[in-house]
Amino acid sequence: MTVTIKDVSKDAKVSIKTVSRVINNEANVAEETKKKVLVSVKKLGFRPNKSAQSLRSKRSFIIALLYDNPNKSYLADVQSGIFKACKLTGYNLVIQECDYKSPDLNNTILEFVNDLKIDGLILTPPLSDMDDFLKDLDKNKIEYAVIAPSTKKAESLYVSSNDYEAAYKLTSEIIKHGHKQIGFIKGHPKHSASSLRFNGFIDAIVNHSLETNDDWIKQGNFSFKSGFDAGVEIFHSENIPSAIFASNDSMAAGIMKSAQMKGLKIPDDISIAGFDDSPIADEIWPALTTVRQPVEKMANHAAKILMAKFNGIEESNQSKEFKSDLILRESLKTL
Amino acid sequence: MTVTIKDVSKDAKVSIKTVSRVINNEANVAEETKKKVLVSVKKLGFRPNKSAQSLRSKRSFIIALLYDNPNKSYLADVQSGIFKACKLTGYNLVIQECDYKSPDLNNTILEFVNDLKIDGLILTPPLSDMDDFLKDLDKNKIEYAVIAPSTKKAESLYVSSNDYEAAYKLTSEIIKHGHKQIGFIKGHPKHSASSLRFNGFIDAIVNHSLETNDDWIKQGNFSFKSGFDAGVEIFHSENIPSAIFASNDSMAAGIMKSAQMKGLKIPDDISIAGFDDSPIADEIWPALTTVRQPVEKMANHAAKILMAKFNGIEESNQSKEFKSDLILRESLKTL
DNA sequence: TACCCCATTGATATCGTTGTCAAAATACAT
DNA sequence: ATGTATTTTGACAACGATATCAATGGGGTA
Repeated sequence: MTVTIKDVSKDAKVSIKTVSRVINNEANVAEETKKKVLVSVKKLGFRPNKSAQSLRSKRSFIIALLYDNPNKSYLADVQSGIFKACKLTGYNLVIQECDYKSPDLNNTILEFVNDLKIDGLILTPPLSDMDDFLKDLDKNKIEYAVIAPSTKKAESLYVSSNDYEAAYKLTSEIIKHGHKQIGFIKGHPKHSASSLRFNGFIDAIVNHSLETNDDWIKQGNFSFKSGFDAGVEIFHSENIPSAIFASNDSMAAGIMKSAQMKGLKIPDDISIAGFDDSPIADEIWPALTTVRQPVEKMANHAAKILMAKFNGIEESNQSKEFKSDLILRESLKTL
Repeated sequence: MTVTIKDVSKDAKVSIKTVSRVINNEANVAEETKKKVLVSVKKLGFRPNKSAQSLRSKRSFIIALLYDNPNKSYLADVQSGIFKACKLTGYNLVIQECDYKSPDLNNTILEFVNDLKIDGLILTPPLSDMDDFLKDLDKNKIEYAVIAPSTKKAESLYVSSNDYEAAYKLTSEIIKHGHKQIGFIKGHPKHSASSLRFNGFIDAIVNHSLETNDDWIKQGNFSFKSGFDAGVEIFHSENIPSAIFASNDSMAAGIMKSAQMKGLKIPDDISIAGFDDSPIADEIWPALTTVRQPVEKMANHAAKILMAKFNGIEESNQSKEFKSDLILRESLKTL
């Protein structure tokens, strides 16, 4: 019924092991033998049985994406990037939603990896920063690549974006547009990006000799509602800033809504900027000035270097920082 | 190092096969023996090796989600629903993005299923309606459950929502609000939901003795841009409707943006309604009147009945139609 | 020519389960 | 008490690949 190595070996008149060597690209196979085998493989339509390979070699050709409830569009982009990398290498992707607050997160994941013989993991924030968890992975010799960690360890695989720099640039741009009174909505405290973006903001303010006002700096958690609530608080007072920089687009949308409900016109009465360039940024009116991170590309790279690593390929086996782009849209007005 | 069945069998003083029987919940194991084995399993922390199980039994305890570029938040909801079902049963989920237009879609998927010994598939639109593809799955005895198919076949597993009825209700509600001139933006022609929603709209119009105007009925494809373009066309003319019902929220947001850019006030100058209650519906201003489908629950149910089927459980092994809720928000005005 | 080295190949054990089939133990009927 | 049916159990093969290690053969060196 199904074609096995044995069938191929008979057809090619070589031993089973030699066929195995060829399909695994092992060294020391005569060029001619290799050709013969490949012809038979093609002719018979042989495809190795992954379960058998996995059982014997302890590799599954599966990588897993671990995430804890991120933004939906972010997740979709990450997935899509990983997926494209998998397609090239023939790997498969299994996804695992997990609870970063769970006390047995570590065990759950170790069991999961062990059960499926997962070859490697890709972690998204906030998992990227759970040192305790990462150490456990190291201890168990589980390969992984992290997306957007707060501390970039030289010995581990990661991809990151220049959040600090991008926030600094966007803030500078807001200032260039003539704004002197600028509010800021912070992101989820557990996400490394939050503090990076905030620091970029603050440093830009200071370097341009402006001042911040604590009433205009609110703690959010990246959700629409937290942005909305922050907006309600800010607009409740008499003294409102001329621009607000929210550390992601969902919160920026929240701010916009609260402003519009209050009767404020955007950008005439107040300018708004976000971060991420998520779909909503361009689908609301006025469209949001924001920062675009190449999320899909980052995830793609993470998957590539991860797979390169456990395939022993050193070339391009490099962690990398990606650059974000400023996207100027209608929500930012020149004063 | 790792605990195998053999270890358990020694510890429990039974044969290997008996242990296998216990962990697979097979019949005809004496109650006392079963207990003994379970004690040993627990004591030693035994976990069956999935690769070996899969190799021998041709089952992988993996199901796969197939999708082709759906809306990001839809995808996330579907995934999440499936995921919760998997957690209960110990199954794992692998995802597979595919191209429904590709000529070798069928082969790609068959190979994928065969390679990983995938136990079953869950299909989202527009794959749910590709009869040719489904027939190929049937022919190869691959189990699957479809989400929102256009034709509900009694012999296959599906979950659906009452799109027709919901569109009818929402249209009636718009009419009740005093609107007599109502536009409609159709969805992606390949998605079954598109025609159902359109039919619901038309029938409501007719049953309320109203008339449609072809200038106000535009073909879209569920994307923001297609909604935006449709809006631009409609608002370009002198004669505009008092309300527009877009068959999903992204397109509704597109309409809103085009209206607002034209200087039209929502809902004072024009009312807008969408469908799906995607995140954007509540994050724009004014918030969108729409229809909420229990997407996550639907996907959850699809996964459950799928797994129940190949586990031979007949109970609750039923396809099901889910009800959607009308969500009335600010974008709809009473005339 | 004799010897060694290294590239190439193959025979066989092995990974950890489940399937097959028959044996043993028990229950039931006569 | 005996025979039959049924439940319970186990020995061993099988799934389809890779790992180990030894065998083979050609080339180079002394």
